Amino acid sequence: MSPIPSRPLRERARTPGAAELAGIPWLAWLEPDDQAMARNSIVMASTGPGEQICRIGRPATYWFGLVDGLLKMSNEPGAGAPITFTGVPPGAWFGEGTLLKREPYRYNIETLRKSTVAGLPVDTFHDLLARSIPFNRFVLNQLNERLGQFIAARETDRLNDPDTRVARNLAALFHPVLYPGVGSLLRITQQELGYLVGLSRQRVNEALRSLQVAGLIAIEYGGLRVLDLEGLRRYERPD
DNA sequence: TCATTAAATTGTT
DNA sequence: AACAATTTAATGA
Repeated sequence: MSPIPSRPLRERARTPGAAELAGIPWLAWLEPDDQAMARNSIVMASTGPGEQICRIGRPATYWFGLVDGLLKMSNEPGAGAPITFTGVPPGAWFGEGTLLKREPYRYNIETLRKSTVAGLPVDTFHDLLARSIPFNRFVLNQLNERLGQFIAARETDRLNDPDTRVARNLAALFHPVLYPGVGSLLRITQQELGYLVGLSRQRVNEALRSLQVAGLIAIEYGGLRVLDLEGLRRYERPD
């Protein structure tokens, strides 16, 4: 799967609609002045499947949020084994680590399907960080939760049982704090999940059905519903 | 709003 | 990887 070259996001940026702004969780927490500033500087862009949101080495210009769609975060696909670090469902905001250090991006973000992405310009990000306590609280919480995610991911990668890997990956995608936009219904096809977990679609299909039998999820057309998040986190293959 | 058709997704081999 | 079955989305009366 080769990424489709495309113009940088900033050249396709448009102003967000009211409904799109309403879906941004941290906006509501800001003081009125800060909230107005954020609203005015946020830009939106729509992308097709396979496009890149940011590339390794590019200067960091935005703090990104996924409004709708599905992304994956990975290392350079050219050099060495391609590693998908994590899937990114709607409601996620990411890149703050890079922005904080004013470094270039350290990973590629690619859309798995047609997606709508919001961007908060780096300058506004630092303004808010400098004076808004609620904003800091959100970012801090975000960092803390994600740290837990990566630790869990280290364990998941060592597992070789496909069913278990799918279960753990799903549990990560349904993380209620990091990804409030997901709710209990995750819109993801089995094909997309395969790309994310690194399994064939057939194997994902098989894994999902055993998870369904175990009562942890309900498979739906074009997505799935989580019935037992804790169970997914703990899932181990029954012998 | 309903019926028809195309496209996407899932289930099976 | 290919195929059939199923579900959704799009189209036009």
